[in-house]
Amino acid sequence: MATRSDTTKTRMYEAALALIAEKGFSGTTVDEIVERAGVAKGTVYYHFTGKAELVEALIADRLAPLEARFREAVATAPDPRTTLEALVRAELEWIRDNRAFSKMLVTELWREERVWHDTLVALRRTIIEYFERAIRDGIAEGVFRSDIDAPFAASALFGMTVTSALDWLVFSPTTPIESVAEQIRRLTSMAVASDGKA
Amino acid sequence: MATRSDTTKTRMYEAALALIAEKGFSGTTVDEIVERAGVAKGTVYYHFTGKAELVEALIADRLAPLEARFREAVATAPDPRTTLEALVRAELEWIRDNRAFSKMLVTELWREERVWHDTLVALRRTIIEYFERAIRDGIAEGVFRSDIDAPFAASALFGMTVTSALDWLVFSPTTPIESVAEQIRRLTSMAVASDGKA
Amino acid sequence: MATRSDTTKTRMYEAALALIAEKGFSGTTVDEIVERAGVAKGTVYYHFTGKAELVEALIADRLAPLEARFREAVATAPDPRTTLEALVRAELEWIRDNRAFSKMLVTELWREERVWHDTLVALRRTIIEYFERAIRDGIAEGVFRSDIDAPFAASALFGMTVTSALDWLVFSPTTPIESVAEQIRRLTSMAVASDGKA
Amino acid sequence: MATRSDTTKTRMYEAALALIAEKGFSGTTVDEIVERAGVAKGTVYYHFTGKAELVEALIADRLAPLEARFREAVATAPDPRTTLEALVRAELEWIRDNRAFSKMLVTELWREERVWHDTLVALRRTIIEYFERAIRDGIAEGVFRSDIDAPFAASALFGMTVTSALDWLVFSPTTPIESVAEQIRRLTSMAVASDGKA
DNA sequence: AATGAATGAGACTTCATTCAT
DNA sequence: TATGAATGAAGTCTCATTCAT
Repeated sequence: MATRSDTTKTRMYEAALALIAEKGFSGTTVDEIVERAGVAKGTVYYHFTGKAELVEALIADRLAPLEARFREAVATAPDPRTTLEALVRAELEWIRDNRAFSKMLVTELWREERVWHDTLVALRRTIIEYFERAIRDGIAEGVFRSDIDAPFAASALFGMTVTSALDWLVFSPTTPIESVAEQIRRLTSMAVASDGKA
Repeated sequence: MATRSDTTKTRMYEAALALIAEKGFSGTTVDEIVERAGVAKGTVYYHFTGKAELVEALIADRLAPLEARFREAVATAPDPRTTLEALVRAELEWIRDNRAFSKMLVTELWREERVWHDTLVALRRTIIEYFERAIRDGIAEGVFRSDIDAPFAASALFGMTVTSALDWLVFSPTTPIESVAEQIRRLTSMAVASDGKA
Repeated sequence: MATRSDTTKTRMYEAALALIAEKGFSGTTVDEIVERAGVAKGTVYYHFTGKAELVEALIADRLAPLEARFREAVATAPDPRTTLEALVRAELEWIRDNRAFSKMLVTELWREERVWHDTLVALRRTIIEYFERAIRDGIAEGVFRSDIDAPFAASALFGMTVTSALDWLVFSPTTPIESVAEQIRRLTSMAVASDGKA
Repeated sequence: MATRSDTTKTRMYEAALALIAEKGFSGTTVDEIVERAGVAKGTVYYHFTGKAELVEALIADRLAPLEARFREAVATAPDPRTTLEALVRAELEWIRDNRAFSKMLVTELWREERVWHDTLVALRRTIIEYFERAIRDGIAEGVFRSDIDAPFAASALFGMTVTSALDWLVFSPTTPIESVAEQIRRLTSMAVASDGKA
């Protein structure tokens, strides 16, 4: 049961996201957001303490569906290697479907002075932990080489997937997602495979 | 022979870079830049059309030393695999020494409306081409697997290195560069190695 | 029903006009305008895109009363000659009461790059058309000589009146308006009179 | 014998004049003047104390030829009426040949705060005195009506000619100068003619 | 729950002028 | 005689936020 309040917030989230993806956080003005959302300026300050809190709430709002997708990817995979592939695939799909959000994640992640920096870092942690667990499991089971650092590898694979995905979306958006996923699969599976067994 | 003009520009570049590293582009004011550079405010506008062009010029100014480092890395490496390692190492060192720059590269690369977007894209191209050439050579020589797309792999490796490096600098800056390089080496060398020979 | 917005705008118009009368357009700063109007600086930019647009709106705002005065002058005059005199008189009074405006009209009319150039040209057209119609009527009725070009004569008389009026206001402001009007009447009525009947 | 100094000054005069005619005094920057003149910025301050003095000198520089033309017009005319016509003609020609200067004369004449206001006023006086003398002579000889104020009529005729000329140049520059002169002749000669004798 | 006019600190930019060469 | 880099006061404009309605 979406209240009137919820509807208004959603419209503001969507407007803010689209604009921030294109022009960055500081490049986007509250005026632009409310114009696109079709609400009055004061409305932002009625619902949130300011622009920063709106973005923070927006991030929180998008977290649940992201997590759900990852959880599902992990649940159906039979082994670590398949899990890793499923995670990459889930990440790619999520980036494709949440292009604006992904851009924001990448372009704002290292901006330490931002108030919602912590929220973004936590989000990144959440995603990476899925990768990390799969890698750890793979090492334990002997299908992944043991001399790699699971947290490091997880964040490296995550980063590789994100940057590849954004390159794909920005520079060659017509390439089918399958090709991209397959290329990443080849690179990643090899990278973590234990000797000679890839 | 450094003219007076050049000296002044250099001082502004250095001030701008240091400040942007800390606070981001929009978070840095012209007032701060000129105060740190020890010049008058008008000087920025005498040499450039504005803050943005100063940054654009700054980027162009730093391109040469970056290229030099990469050229050197390539020149001294005996084979494709070593070249790739040298490139990763060079990239890591460069990121460490040009942290502000690297951040900008990542946070502004997909922001198409910025005036210096083209300059940054060109910079990225330059770097990636070094990776691409090494990978292509490796494939030709049979030391890298032939079913990977050289341009894709190049940009993926570049992206992985950048995000890893920034994670390293932001989240665990005390880790020695050797560890980071070694971890990436393990991941990347494996990733591109042809079957069974890694 | 004057809205809050309208009240604010009116106060800014009045302040701007008074100041520009004294110091010219570029000699008047936004700071001075808002201080005199008793509003905040941002208010100018909330209602207009900038100083120039404020002036443009101001011109449009003053057009109606000017037109009204001319319409009235024309309505009550019984014949072309009296109409012409009434128009000159109306123009003189209007210039005296809108000195700032009149100065602007003259000093900016031939300055084609100003954003509100078109507005001013239209304003001039409006005024001149009243003169033109009266002259045309006079020629048709035979009281004005037929070998003069109505549009040309109209703009010439308008120009003569404006420059005389400004000379009067600037160089001998104590002269009563009646004397000025009478002198112009003698010159203009003669000028357009058909032979021998002046 | 034009010294190097003279040449430089002339080039600055020409550049300044062209620019000020188009954009006004405050709308024209010293940068633009020196760029158009092909000299360095400091050169303006070597020859003059500043932008205002450059304009003042410029005005003085153009005064002599203007006066010469008027003197000649007066010298060759046999009677007051012809003199007046010759003056109008001279004024029109001068405006056509010194379009930029004329614009400046009109658009800056009533700007009382300008430092060179006095110079312009004096210039205007000079021109008007020619008209005034002719009118006075005509009144004395009985060919002009005696109830008009010679100084007033002189400045009114001058103003009418200037505004007509500028309208002509700006709004219908293809009209031959003869037509314009003839129209003004009809208006002015009538205006000042004594009863029934025009 | 929502509005939108108003705010004002602070940002960017302009430009006449100075001065070392 | 001329240059052009450098200046800094003064200006225009932005925009997150407040507040009366």
